[in-house]
Parts: sequence; C-alpha cells; structure tokens
Amino acid sequence: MTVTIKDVSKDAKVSIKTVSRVINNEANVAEETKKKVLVSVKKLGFRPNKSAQSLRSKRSFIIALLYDNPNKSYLADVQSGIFKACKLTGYNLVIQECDYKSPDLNNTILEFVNDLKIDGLILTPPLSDMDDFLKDLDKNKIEYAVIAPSTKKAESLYVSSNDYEAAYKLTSEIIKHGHKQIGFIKGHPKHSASSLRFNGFIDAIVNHSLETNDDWIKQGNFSFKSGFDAGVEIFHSENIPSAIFASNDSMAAGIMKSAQMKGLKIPDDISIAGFDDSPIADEIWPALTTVRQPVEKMANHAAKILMAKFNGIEESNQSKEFKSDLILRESLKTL
Amino acid sequence: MTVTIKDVSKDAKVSIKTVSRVINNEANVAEETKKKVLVSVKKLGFRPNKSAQSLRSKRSFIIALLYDNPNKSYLADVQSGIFKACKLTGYNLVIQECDYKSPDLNNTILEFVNDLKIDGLILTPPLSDMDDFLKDLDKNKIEYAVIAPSTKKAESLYVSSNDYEAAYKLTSEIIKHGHKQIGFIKGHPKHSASSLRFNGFIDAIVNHSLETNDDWIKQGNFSFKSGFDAGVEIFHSENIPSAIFASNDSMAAGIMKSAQMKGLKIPDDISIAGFDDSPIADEIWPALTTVRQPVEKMANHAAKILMAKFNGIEESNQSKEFKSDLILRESLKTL
DNA sequence: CTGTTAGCGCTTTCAC
DNA sequence: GTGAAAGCGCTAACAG
Repeated sequence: MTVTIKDVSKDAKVSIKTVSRVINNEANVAEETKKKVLVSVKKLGFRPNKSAQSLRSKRSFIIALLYDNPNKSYLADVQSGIFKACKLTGYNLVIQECDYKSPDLNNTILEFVNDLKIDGLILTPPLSDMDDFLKDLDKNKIEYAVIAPSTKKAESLYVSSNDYEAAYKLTSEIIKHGHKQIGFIKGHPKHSASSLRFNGFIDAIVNHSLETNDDWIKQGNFSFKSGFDAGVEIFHSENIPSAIFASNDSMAAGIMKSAQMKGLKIPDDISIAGFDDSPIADEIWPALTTVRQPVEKMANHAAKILMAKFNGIEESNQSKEFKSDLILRESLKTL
Repeated sequence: MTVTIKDVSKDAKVSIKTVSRVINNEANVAEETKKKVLVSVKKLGFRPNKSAQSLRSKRSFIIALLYDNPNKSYLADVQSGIFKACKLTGYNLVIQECDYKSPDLNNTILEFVNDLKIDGLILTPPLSDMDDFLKDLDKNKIEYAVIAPSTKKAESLYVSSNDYEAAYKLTSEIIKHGHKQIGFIKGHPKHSASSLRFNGFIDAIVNHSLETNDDWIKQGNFSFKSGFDAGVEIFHSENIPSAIFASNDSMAAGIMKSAQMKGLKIPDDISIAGFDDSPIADEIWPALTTVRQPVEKMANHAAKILMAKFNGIEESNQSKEFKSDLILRESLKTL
C-alpha cells in the first residue's frame, strides 16, 4: 500500500540506511549506488514519511510565521514571500497569530514549537522587538529570523528596510517640489519604524535649512482615523502647511478625507505623501505619493536565510537591509 | 528530559495504554483512573509527541488553508477565522498557495496532504468550484470544507453568503434613494459570486419596473483598473446613469477615480456603490456604500464543521449560508 | 563507502 | 475496565 524505505532498499538491493542517506543528501554514498536508489525511489513513488522522520530526528521541515494583528496587506505580502521560499526547499508553513501583550505568549510559543517540532520561526513587528521573548527563544535553542527589528543584532538573522533613508529621501523630494512648510504625522509609538521615519523627516528638514512647526506635527497610530483626526486639527487653524507627510498610507488617506471635507483640493491646495504603497495608495484619488518597501522580497529572504541556517549552509549574504523605492503620484504637486 | 507517556504511566501506576486512552478521551476508563492519570500528566507537564501520534495514527491535528491569489484583505479575514477555530481545538494551521490553473494542482495537493497527514482542507474560491479537484479529494478520502462554492452540494461541507439577496437588496436600496438609471460593473467571469451579484441586480431592476441600459453594464474583473476603464467608457457618453453599482469595492474605487477625473462630483453628480466592505471602502472619500459579508465568521464556521466532522461530531448546524449587511455611506445620495 | 541494530513515543491489536 | 506486546517508518550510533 504505502511505499516505505524498506521497499526501496529491497528494490535497489541496498540497506535501508543507504536509502536514508540518499534521501537526506548525506555524504558517503557512491554515485553509482545513489543513482540506483533514486531510480527505485522514482519507480516506486516513494515519499519519506514525515512523521517518522520527525519522530526520529526531531525536526519537522515546518517553519512558522508569527504575527500579531498586522496590516492585512502587509501580512499577505510577508506570507507570500515566506511561502515561496518554502516551496523551493520543500518546507511547509504554519501560521500562528499571537497576542504580543499576552503574559503567556512565551509559553504558548515554546509549546507550539516543541509540539510540532517547528524548525524555525519568522517574526514580524512588533514581535521582532520583544527582547524578552527573543531571549527565551535563544535559551531554548529555537532558530528564528526577524523582520524589521529596531535594533539589528549581528548575531541574529534579520531583514530590515531603510525607513530612515526612505523618509529622508521622500522629505527631500517634497522639498525639491518647492514645499517649505511641511507637516508630519507620526506612526504608532510602539512601532520601531515610527521613530525612524520621523527622524528621516526631521533630518531632511534641518539639512535643507527649513523649519518645522509643532502645530503641523501630530501623533498618529497608523490608523485611518488617527490620520483623519490629525488632519482635522491641522486644517482647523488658518496657518496650514503646503504639504503633509504621513507615516503610512492609511493615515495619509485620513488626511486626504479631512482635507477634502474642508473643501481643500489635493494637490492644488495641499500636497499629501504617505508610506508603504499599500493597495489604497493607488486606488484613491488623487493617487498617493509614497514609499514602497519590498516586503515580499524581505520576507522571502528572511525565510531563505533561516532555512539555510538550520541546514548548515552559512551563506555570505545573511541578514540584510532592503532599499525602498519612492513612488511619485498625483498627490504631490510642484509649487 | 522530555516527558513521555511511559513516565506518566509509571507515575500514575497504570499501563501506557490507559494513559493513551485518557489523553485521547477514549471510553472505557474508570473516572478514578482517569483522574489519577490527569494528575500525573499535569504534575509532569506531559505533552503528547505529535510526531509519534501522527506516525501511528496517521493524523496530524493539522488542517490546511488552500487559496489561489485572493484579495489580500479577504485572505487575512479567512485566515483569521480559521486560525481562531484551530486555537479552540488545539489544531494547527498550514497554509498552501495554489495555482488553480496548474496541471499538477491535484497531485501537488494530494502529496502535500499525504506527506503531512493533513486532517482536512479549507478551500477558497476559485478552488471551491473546481469539481475535478474536489472529486479527486473525495476519491482519496480527504476531508474538506469549501467557502463560497457556486453550487452547494448537500453531501459536502460548505459555507456561503447570500450574494444574490445582498445585491438585490443593495439595488433596491439604490432605487429607494430615487435612482432610476443605474449602471452595473460585473466581476470576474470565473468567479461564481459575479453572476450571483449580477442576477440580484437585474432582478431588482426588473421587479421595480425599471430598465437597464447596455451602455451602463460593463464587464470588469474585480480589479481597480477594470473599474476605472469601465467608468471611463460610461462617462465618455453624454447619457450617464445617476448611480453605478460595482461588483466589488476596488472596481467602485476605480469608477470613483474616473468620475472625479471627469469633474463629476460624488455623490452629487453620480452615486456609487460597491461590494465587500474592504478596507478601502471606508478610507476613500466619499466613503463607499457597500455590502459587508461576515468573511471571518464564515471561515471560522467552515473550520469548525470540518474539525467536528473528522472528530466524529455530526453537528446539526452544518453547512450554512451567512447573511450580509448593507453598509450605507456617503457615496450614495437620495435624488 | 555500506550495513546492522536499536529505538524515537505513541497507538493498535488482542488478551484478560 | 485494563494491560502486554508489536510495530508505525525512519535515523542515530556504531561497526566494518
């Protein structure tokens, strides 16, 4: 009925251990023998029983994606990148929603990893920054790669994006378009990207010898509503900036709504820029000038270096920082 | 080091088999004995080794979500609903991106299920409608539940939404708002929801003794661009409808853009309605009147009835149809 | 380079 | 109601 390693060994006239060696790509098998085995494998349609492999070797060929309530399109991109990496290596992908505020997060995950013999984890923000949690993983010798951590530890696997540089570049671009009075909406304070983006903005302003106005700098939390509220406040006064840079697209859309409700034309009366190039950026009118991060590629790389690591392949291109692209669209006008 | 069933049996002074009975909730264990065992389980912190269970019993306590390139926010909702159901039962969730056009879809999935001893599958459109594929699953005795199939087979597990009724209701609502000249943008022809929504629209029009105009009925494919193109065509003529109902929100956003580029005010010059209540519906301005389907709940239910089935619990509330809500927002105006 | 043996941790089978 | 024995399919450890 089901073909086992034993059947293959009989068919190929070798020991089962030799078959095992071949299917695990171990050294010390003569080319000749290997070929013989592979022929039998193919002929019989043999597929190793993962449960048996897992029971014996304590690995599952499964990796897990951990996330805590992210933006939906971000999640889909991350997941897709990881999945594609898994496809290439034959690994499978389990997903695990977490609550980063839960007191038994650590235990839940440790049990999860232990139960399924998960080979490694991929963490997304804000999990990427939970040092406690990461230490617990280290202590338990659980392999992981983090996406977009705020502090990049040389000894750990990570992928990151250049939030600071991208925000700096976008701000410079806005300035190049002739804007001198630029507002900024900050992102969620717990999210490491928020301060990076803000710093990029501020430094660009300062380096171009411009000044900021505290009335134009508002605290948001990445939600549409927080952007809308910030916009309402800003547009309430008579003295409004000529451009506003929001730390993400949802907030930028919120600002656009508040501006349009005030009767302000975009981009004629006010220019708007966002960050992320989420689906909405291109489906709103006027379309948003924004920054695109290669999220799927980043996640793909994270999965690749993770799997390379526990397969003993220490690649040279390990952890790395990815560049973002400026996407110029109609919401930004030249003054 | 790791606690096994043997350790528990020693501690509780019963046989291994009895411990096994207890952890699997089998019958024929005296209450007394059961308690004793559970105490030891807790005391020692025993967790059954899934690989061993799986090797022996050929089940994995894993279910899989299969999808083919869906809308990102739809995927996130479906996934979340399934995940929550899994949490309750202790199952794990593996995800599998598919290409429904691939000639080896069937084999890929059969191997996947067989390799991981996946206990059951959840299918999303368009996989839900691939009869070939479903037959292959049946033949191989693979359990599955489908989300939003076009034909609901009594013998299979499914969850569906009332696309037809919802489209009928939304159209009636538009008519109630005084509109007599209503355009419609169809969805992707391969997607079963497309014709249901269109039929709901047409029937509402006819039952209200109104007429349609072929120039106002366009074929789209659920993409923003297809909505935009349809809008450009419609607004190109002098004779334009007073309202347009697009089969999903992305296309509605596309129409809004084409209208606004033409200088048409929404909803003063033209009313727009969408379908799905995707994130964009509420982040665009003016906000979209649309239909909200309880996608997460549907997926949650699908997972529940699937797991109930292979755990031998034949619930009374099996397959079921979920109701949608009309969401009235600014894009629809009373004439 | 190849093979033998033992045993991972559990459930199945069958006996009592 | 309970238990003893066998063995799922594979890999680790060792021997040669």
